[in-house]
Amino acid sequence: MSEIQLRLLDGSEKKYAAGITGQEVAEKIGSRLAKDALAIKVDGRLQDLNVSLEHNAAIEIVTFGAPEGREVYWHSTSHLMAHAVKRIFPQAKLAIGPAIDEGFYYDFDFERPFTPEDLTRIEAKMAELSKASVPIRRKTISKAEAIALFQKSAEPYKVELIQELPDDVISIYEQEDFTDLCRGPHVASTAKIKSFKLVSVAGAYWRGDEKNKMLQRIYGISFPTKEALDEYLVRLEEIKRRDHRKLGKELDLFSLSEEVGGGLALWHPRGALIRKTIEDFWRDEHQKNGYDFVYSPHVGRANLWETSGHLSFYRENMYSSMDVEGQEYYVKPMNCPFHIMIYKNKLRSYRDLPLRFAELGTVYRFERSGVLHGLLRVRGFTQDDAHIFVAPEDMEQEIIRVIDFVVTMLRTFGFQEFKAYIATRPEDAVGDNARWEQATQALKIAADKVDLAYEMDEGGGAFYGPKIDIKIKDALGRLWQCSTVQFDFNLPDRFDMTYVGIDNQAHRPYVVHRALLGSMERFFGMLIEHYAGAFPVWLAPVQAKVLSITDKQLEYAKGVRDKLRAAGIRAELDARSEKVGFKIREAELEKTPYILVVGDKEVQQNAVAVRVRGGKDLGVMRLEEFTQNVLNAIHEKKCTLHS
RNA sequence: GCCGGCGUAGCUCAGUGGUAGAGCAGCUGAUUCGUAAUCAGCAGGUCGUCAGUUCAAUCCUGACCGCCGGCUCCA
Repeated sequence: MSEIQLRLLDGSEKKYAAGITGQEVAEKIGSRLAKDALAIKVDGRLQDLNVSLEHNAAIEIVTFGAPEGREVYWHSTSHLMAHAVKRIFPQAKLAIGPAIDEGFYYDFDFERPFTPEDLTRIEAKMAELSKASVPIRRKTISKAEAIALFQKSAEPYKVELIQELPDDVISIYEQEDFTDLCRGPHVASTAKIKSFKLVSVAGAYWRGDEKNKMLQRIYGISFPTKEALDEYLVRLEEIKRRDHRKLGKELDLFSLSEEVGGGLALWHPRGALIRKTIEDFWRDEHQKNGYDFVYSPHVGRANLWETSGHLSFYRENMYSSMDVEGQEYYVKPMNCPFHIMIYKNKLRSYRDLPLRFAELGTVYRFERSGVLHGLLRVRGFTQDDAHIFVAPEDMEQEIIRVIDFVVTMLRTFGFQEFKAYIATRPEDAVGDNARWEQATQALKIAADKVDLAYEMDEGGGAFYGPKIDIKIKDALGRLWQCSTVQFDFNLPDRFDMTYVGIDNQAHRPYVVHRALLGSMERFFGMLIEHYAGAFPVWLAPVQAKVLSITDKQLEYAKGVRDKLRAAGIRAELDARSEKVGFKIREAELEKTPYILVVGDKEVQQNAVAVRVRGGKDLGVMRLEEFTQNVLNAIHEKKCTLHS
């Protein structure tokens, strides 16, 4: 019997008899690992745990703790679910069922939509199958055999998928009467799938194409322990609790009205105050960073949008035209043409460049009704837009500068983690390939220079140029797209933009479109969720709330409020004849950073009793001391005095 | 736009084929109180809109509008 040598993850090497399986290796290494093992990596390749090892290799036992482990686990759960569905509804046709970021789904073609009751039945059947410890086995067959197999079992979607596979050897997985086309790997037995929940049903087009038939997609999630599942469900509750639409209502920040129209936000005083604070900060930073402010109108003549190319490439997202004295006008979906017209208003020299025109520009885009979502996806929104006109040779340097600005800006608002995506040429695009290539390259170099990790998004660029989008990770680890920096080799040509170079010849500038926050609406929505409505003191609409204990302290309390206001702190007074406990409760629910209780004791000492949002009592503090501390916290953009 | 669910007071939600209720919020009054809910009273609704069925519709049916979860698309 021959021996093989396996190198483990910790660097140690062990000798085993050839033919040993992954599961057996896991058992030899440790009982606990054997219990948790889901799959095995052999020389970096993920495989089933029951594969027999025949050669020397580096191996790694994969558990749920690793991303690959979760993928295998969820993928196997999706098979378990499909198995259960086929048991209950044999007529349901199988489409696809992959693992996703969190959990899995499986698409079925079924004569009617699945109901919540169906999900309960399916869950029960899954539990039954899991308890029965059904072995899951991999098999390889030829393409022809596979097609015959799935034709026989009347699975047209599977047949379609197999027909498109390039390989002649197809792997399938069997668990009792359920067989699925699958690359794998999978866990060895349904017994591994312990705690699961079917979360929702939704329509989804076959292969994501709206021209295709709509299938029924069942989403679910699973964990090796009940505790982990419960933890996940708690996290879902937390996400619900932080929902900006819920908090926006509770904190009276904004509303959306049926009367006004879908996707058109109304900013209430408190929301507007936060927005103003953000905008003030934004303007100051832009001024420091060499930007010039401009303003432009909300509508423009059709010929402007024809020149810009919007009418040929962006029309489906534009509101229909309006007639003004026989001329066609369009509401602006973007600010660029206006900024370009400002550029073109006079002859520009290389000495003027780079020119950076910034505007909080309100645009309107026709978004299909089904996609609107609170403030995160609306039809009218204000972009924190800027267009940078730059000589080709300064392009790279300018991009680096912009990306640096983005990162600094986002960090100020409490976002620390980002993910960047460089998007390349889409099919429906203008401009020649060479320029696209050059621009994409410049974005990559810039991202590298500021140490921004990025992924490629092939074909995801705008019609006018490649872009780098920065997604922000919020408090719950979810990614949101806000910042975008977009190259444009197209508009300068279309508008015949020029500048006079050092050689006294006309040259063409490049244009960079960029938004740091994205839009005020989306960014605000994200901020609400990130902070769960408890804004850092510099952004909080009410920074300090003064609570009088009885009417006796009323005059003093008014004085405290007025002094705070004079110092530049947004202070309010709650002078109602309610018990202090009640006032505190309300101030806490409003998520006011500082609650100042004033009774006789404080009046005597010219002081305030400071309670920080969340319940922490800082005790009695002289008013001047408190004022100075808060001003420092505001200046440093801290959450509260002690965080 | 497509699939599914939902639409009752400002908010959160009960409810019935015989034209509606609760809690909170609001208003009025009482209470003057030390760190998350003081008490009492009052007021508040074309039951999303429009048709249809019915002696009678908030309830049943249909269309439309809006919202929610997805798909597709995006700042």
